Amino acid sequence: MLDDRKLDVLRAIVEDYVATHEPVGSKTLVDRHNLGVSPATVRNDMAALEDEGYITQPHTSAGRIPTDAGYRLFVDRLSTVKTLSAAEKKAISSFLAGAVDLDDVVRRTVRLLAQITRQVAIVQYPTLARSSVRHVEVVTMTPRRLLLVLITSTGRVEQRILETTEDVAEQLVGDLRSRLNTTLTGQRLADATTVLAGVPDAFPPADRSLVSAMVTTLIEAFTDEGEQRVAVGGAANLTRYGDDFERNVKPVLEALEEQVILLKLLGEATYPQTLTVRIGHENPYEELATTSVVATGYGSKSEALATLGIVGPTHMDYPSTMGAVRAVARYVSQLLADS
Amino acid sequence: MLDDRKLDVLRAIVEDYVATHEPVGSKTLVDRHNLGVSPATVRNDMAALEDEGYITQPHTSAGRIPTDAGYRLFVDRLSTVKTLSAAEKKAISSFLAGAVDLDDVVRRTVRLLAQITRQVAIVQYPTLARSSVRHVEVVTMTPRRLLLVLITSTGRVEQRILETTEDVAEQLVGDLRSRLNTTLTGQRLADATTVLAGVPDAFPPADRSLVSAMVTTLIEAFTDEGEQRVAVGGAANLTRYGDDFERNVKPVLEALEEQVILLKLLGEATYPQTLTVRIGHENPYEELATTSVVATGYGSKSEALATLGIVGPTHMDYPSTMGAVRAVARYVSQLLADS
DNA sequence: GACTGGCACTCGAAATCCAGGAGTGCCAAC
DNA sequence: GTTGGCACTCCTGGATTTCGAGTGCCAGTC
Repeated sequence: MLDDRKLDVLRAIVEDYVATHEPVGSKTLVDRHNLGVSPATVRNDMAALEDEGYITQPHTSAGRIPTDAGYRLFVDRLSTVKTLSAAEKKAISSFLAGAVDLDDVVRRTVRLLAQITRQVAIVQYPTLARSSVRHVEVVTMTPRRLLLVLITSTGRVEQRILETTEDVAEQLVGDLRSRLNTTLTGQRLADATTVLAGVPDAFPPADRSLVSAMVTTLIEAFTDEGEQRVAVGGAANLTRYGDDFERNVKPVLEALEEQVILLKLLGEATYPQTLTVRIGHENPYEELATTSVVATGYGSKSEALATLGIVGPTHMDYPSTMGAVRAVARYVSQLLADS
Repeated sequence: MLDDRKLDVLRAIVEDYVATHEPVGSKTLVDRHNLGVSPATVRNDMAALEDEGYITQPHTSAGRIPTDAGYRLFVDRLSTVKTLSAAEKKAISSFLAGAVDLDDVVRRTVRLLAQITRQVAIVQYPTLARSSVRHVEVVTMTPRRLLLVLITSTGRVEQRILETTEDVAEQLVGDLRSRLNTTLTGQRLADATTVLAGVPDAFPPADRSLVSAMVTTLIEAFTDEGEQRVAVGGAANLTRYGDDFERNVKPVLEALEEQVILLKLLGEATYPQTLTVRIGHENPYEELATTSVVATGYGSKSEALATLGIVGPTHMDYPSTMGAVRAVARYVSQLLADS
C-alpha cells in the first residue's frame, strides 16, 4: 500500500512542516526536496497518504499537514535519533559537573534540557523508593518539637517535623538517633518500613508512644508518594508555539502548575536509554492533545531512578529533541552513578 | 491644580479601566459612577488630568487610560488597601497550617498567593543570614566524599558535597562533627563565619588542610548569595493578560526563568507590613515596563526574613491585590514565628 | 501502468472599502 | 464653573474583492 516513495513523501512533509509550520503543498515539496518526480505524482501520493490517515488538510485547497498518526510513523520508521555534536556533549557534561548537591543537579538539568531542546523541560526528582538510607538525624528544635532528617544514597534530603505532647529528654534523642542509624543505614527504603516496625519494642514502655510516633513519621517520609516532586523550566519557550494562545499555551501553562499532571505526563520511569514519545492525543491528559511528550528514565544502568523529558508542540523536531533528551539523561545518570 | 473632583474622576477612570480593560470615555464614566456632573464637565477635567500626565489616550477620539503616574497617584492617595473577608482569612491560615516543612510552607504560600490574587506569585526562600545554626551534620558518603548538612533555626536545610584528595578516617569525621556543633550551634549565621575561622587550629597539623576545606565549604553555604532562591507559581494567570502576547506575556515568562531577575524585582526585604508597589517603568527590569510588582517582606515582627509578592499587568486591581499580599505575608510570618 | 502537463475550481488570507459610533474639543449659553 | 450642542476624528467591525497557492482530474506520453 505504501511504497518507499510515499514514505519519502511523508518524511518530506513532516520535515517541511516542522521547519515552516505551514501546510505544505506538492509544488513547494518537490522544489525543496529532490524527490525526482513531478508535483502531480506527489499529489497522487498525498491523496493516498491522506486516505491512510497520515496527513490531512486544514481546509480544501490548502497544503497538507501530518496527523498524529503521521508523526507516529515518522518517529517509528522514518527517522533516526540525532546524536549531538562533540561540542554540545562537552557543554552538557561541564555544565552538569558544576552542581553542588542533588537539588542543584535537578535544577541544572531542567535548565539545560530546556535550553538545548528549546522546549518546556520537566525533571522528576529521584524517587526515594529505590535508593537506600545513608543517615538519619534527629535534632531537638524545642523540647516538644523534633526535626527528623533523612539522607539517602542519592544525596536527597527529606525532613519532617514531629510535634510531641510532652518534653523529650536529650538522652532519649541520642538513643533514638543511634538506634535508628544502626538499624536503618544501608537499608533500601523499600525495606525500611518493615525493619522499622520492631524498633519501638527495644525501648522502655514509657517512651514507646513517642518512638512509635517517630517511626510513623519516618515511614511516611519513606513511602510518601505525594512527595514525588518535579522541576520545570523553559516556560518561556512556549512563546514559540505559534499564535493560537488560548488553545496551545494556556493548557500547557496550567498543566505545569500541577505536579500530579506532570508526573502522569512523564509516565512510568522507563529503563534508561529507552525513549518514550507520546504524540498529541496519545497523551494521558486530554487538554494537551496538541502537544507531544518526549521522556526517558534516568538513574543507574539497570534501573531508572526517575524520569525526565520535555513537552512541546506536536510539530517539533523529533530527531533532534529525542537526541537531546537521551543525551541529557545519559549524562545525569552518569553523574549520579559516580556519587 | 487638582481639586477633589478631578481626583474623583481619576479614581473612577482607574477603577473602570481595571474592570473593563478598555479606554473609558466621559459618557460611560458618568453613567457608571454617579459623579453628579455632566459628561462635558468630566471632559474638561480629563483634559486637565491629561495635561498633568495622569491619563492618556491611545489615539485621538478614544477614551482615556491611566498612565503609570496615574496609577501611582491612585495607590498613594486615592485608594485604601482592601482587607480580606473572614472566610478568606480562615482559608489562608488553614491552608498554610497543613505544611510539613519549610519547603512546603514556601510552596503552599506561592500557590495560595497565585490563587487569591490571580496573578503570578513569587516567594523568596527565607535567607540564611538572619537565622541561626540549629545543627551541623557530617556524613561519609564514600571515603573521599563527605556530605555536609546544615540545619537552621527556620527549618531550612542546606547541603554541600565535599570531595577530598585522600581518604578520611571515620574518627576524624566524628571529631569534626562534635567540634562544629559545639562551636556553631546557636550562632547566628552572620557571625558563624568569624567563629569558624579558628576551628582548624584546634586540629593536628596533618588534618588541617581537610578541616579548612570543610570550613571553607561551610562558610560558602552560610554566605552564598547565589543560593538565594525563589519559588514561582500561577504562570497560567498570564493568560488573562490580554492578547498582546509578544509584548506582555513573553517578557514575564522569560523573567520568571531567571532567579536573579526575580530577586531584583522583589527588591530588598522591607520591614514586614510595609508594601512595596512598583508600577510599570518603576521596575528595575526594563523589559517589564508594562507590569507592576506588589511585594512585602515577611518574617519576624521586627525584621524581614525574605520577600514575597506578585507581578501582574499595570492595570491590576491594586486595593485587592495589596490586601491579599499583605494578608498572606502576615500569616506566613505568624507561622514561621511559631516554629 | 505509472508518470506528467494542463486546466478548471476551491477557498482562505490579505487588501480594500464603507458605514457606525464612541469619543473628543470647542464654543456659546446659562 | 458648568452644560448642551455640534462638527470632527478615527477606530472597529462587517462586507466585498482580489489574489494565489493548492487541489483533483483527465488526457497524453513513455
